[in-house]
Amino acid sequence: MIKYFPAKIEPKWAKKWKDTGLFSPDLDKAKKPFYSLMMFPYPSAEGMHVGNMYAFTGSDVYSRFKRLQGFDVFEPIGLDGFGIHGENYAMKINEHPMEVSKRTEKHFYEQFLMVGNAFDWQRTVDTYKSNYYKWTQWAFLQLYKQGLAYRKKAEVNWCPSCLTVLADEQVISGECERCSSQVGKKELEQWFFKITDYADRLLSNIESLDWSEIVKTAQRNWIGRKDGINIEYELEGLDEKIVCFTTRPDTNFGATFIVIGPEHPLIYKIAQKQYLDAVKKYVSTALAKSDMERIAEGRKKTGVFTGVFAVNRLNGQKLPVWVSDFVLGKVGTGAVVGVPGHDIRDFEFAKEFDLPIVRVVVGKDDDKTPITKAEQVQEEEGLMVNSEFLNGLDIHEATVKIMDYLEEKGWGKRVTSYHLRDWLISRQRYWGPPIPTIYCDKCGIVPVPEEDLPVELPYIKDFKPTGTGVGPLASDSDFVNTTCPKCHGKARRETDVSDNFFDSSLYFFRYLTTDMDDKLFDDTRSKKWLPVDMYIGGAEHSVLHLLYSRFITMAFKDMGFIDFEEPFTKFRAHGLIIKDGAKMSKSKGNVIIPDKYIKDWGADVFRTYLMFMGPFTGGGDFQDDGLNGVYRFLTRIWSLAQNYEEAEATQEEKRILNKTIQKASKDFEKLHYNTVVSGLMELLNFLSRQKTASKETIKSMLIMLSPLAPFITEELWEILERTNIRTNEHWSIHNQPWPQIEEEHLKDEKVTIVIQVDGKLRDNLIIDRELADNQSEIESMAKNSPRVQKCIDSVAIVKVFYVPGKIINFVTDRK
RNA sequence: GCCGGGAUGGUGAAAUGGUAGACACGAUAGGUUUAGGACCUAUUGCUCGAAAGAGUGUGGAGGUUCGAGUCCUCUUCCCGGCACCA
Repeated sequence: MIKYFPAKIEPKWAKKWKDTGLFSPDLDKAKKPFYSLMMFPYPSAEGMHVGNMYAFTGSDVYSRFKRLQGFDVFEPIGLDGFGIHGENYAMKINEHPMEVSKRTEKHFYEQFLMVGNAFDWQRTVDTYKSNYYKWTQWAFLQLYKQGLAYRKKAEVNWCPSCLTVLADEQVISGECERCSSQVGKKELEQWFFKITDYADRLLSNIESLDWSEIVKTAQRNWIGRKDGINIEYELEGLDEKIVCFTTRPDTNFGATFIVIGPEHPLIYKIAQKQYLDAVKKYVSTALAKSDMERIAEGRKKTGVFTGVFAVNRLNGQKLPVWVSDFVLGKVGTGAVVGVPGHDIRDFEFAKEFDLPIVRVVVGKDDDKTPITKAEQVQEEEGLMVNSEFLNGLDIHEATVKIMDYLEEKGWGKRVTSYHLRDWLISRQRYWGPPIPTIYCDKCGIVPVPEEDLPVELPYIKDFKPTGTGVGPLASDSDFVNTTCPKCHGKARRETDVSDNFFDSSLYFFRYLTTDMDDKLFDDTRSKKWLPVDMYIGGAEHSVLHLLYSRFITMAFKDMGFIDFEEPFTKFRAHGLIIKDGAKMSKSKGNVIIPDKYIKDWGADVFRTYLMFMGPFTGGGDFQDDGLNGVYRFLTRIWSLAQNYEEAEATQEEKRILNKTIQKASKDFEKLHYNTVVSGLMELLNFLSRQKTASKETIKSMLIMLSPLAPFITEELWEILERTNIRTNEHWSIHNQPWPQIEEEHLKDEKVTIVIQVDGKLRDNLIIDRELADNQSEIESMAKNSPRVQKCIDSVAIVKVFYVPGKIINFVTDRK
């Protein structure tokens, strides 16, 4: 027997799997299709990170398990190569992104082969190739036709380092998602996708999705639906009205002022002469501040009075109208009604400017006194007071009643507002798909005709962003100058490219039609394979890729291209890998490069170790020591499979094997790969102790191990079965059927009964299974135990609980 | 502040309301081989005890139950999402 030497067997099988197309299902003829997808990676220059590999392995293990269960599994792979990340890197090393991408592509696909994932090598998708981005552009044109892509001048996020605009989702607490620079604001005309049209569907579908809770919650928060009412306030002596959005109209009898944000369009119309200068001054300083600066100033309230009073029509109360920057222009109506007794920010404002405070709710603390301190501000459950016809109602009843009343009077209108904004997809960058539109002086915006796609991204030597608000493509006159498709006059091309996240919001459709040049969707294949059965990826894409993909899928459904609206039936977020208790980062020097580990230990050891660390959805702490244990385990498997004393399976062997199958079946499905490994270890330990094994047991064990360690099991399968690739179409272990559970072997002849006295463990009783139902017999046997007797001889037994085959508990009068 | 997810040995962790710590790592002792990240056996939650054994133990406080890591209430801390969001 040769020693277990991974480097010798792994490359051989990787090549054989690829060359024979073992993992390429027939997309048209497959009988039990199962689309197993993982988030395709961004191909970074350093190559695959251990975090990527952890995710890919976990997804691959699941796919392989499904394949053993008899599914025709489609497990595609590709590269999400377009985007700012790659372009920034190319700039850093002073190379062209087109050159860099060739290198990273090669490296990534080599790594993918090396780790042994069961990819369909015949259907890869790389977003930066024109046979893919043709479809990104096509999708843009479809959205444009539907009015879902539009151009608008707006205040947008601007990253001063990446020199481009960014979508709201790509600004993480004020910082650029890519480079962590402080994001500023710029007024620019840009392309947007109307994702807000889908806000309600995106939100209400969440409930029915079989997705990780963490992602569902993040999406709910991001969409941020709020049900409230827009209340109209007439202004004294003016023919204008101010509309305030509120979710708490129940407290409206407690309103004492109104605050409008500095962005409010009516400011200069309503501000009275003697206050105008102060208002102007305040507004200009406020608008000069970034969001971060506004927040950085803390919660200290500032503001100026406009000189105008609004009227609360509920009680005729006069409400002074103020301007303050704590009211945000883009939230609600940009104006709020101040109820200082029941909103902490309103309270702070009222205190600052000495405005009256009225209590209209009494909460659990039963405090009915006037509200003078911040601790007294009552924002929670309670009963209405000082509110005329609402008095005595709880706040929820009062909310409904006042909304009905305001609507009836015509003073207000129920509205639903969302935190979600439209998706800004223009980027003033080079490394992305050109947005396929043309500007003609006569015809205006003209979409590129579909038959002219793709609009190829030209090679531009100086691809660096300009910072002028115009993309680098503008410098290429051959690209820019074109003719109008409508009037054939002179025209200019759009020079911005689209957001990288747009590429990735449709890649899972393209995997199915890589062999078709003329369409993105094929009805038969869509019906067979979509939506994706299982999607695995990182939770960091919760409100980016995972939200965008849902929106794009809904839009495609509405256009009739597909007949479902949720792209991913099941989604599971994998955990994160940390190293020795800390997050991996280059600066800490604790980044794990899988290549080295795979070279030293083999892909099987590395894969199995990663999956054994803990539950896949939980991530884990990477410790070099752990690899040795897994290496030991595989070595023992290696020698056992080739060097065991063959014998008929014993009863105990059959029982343990069947228990292992049962456990592995359940745990693979739950993504609890760590306990699959431990179950197999227990089986191995048993066989080692027993010193004999049946060939059937060994084979079943190898099949169960094969998703985790595909190479060693394939090699051993070949040795055991002497399969011949030329003559046997089921030569591979990866095509074997999942071992069947034989129920009759799950039960042991002996069972252990735990004996407790007053709930405390006192002894064990090993009995024949047939006796398990005979309670009186068990009882007397249990009482005979000396250790039990010691506990019960001086007390009376009040009650006996017996769970057949498991436990007997004597309850005494000592209790 | 709101919404999610957590907290179990020295470490990674396991436990349909029924023997907490399976399976590993590490450690200790012994054996064996020293050509190999070696292999084999035993021990390993904590406290007391030479041992038998006893007590105790799943962030904390209560509760339900014959029986709680698991269910309920309150609470502390950690991680993630949203946030001057009206």
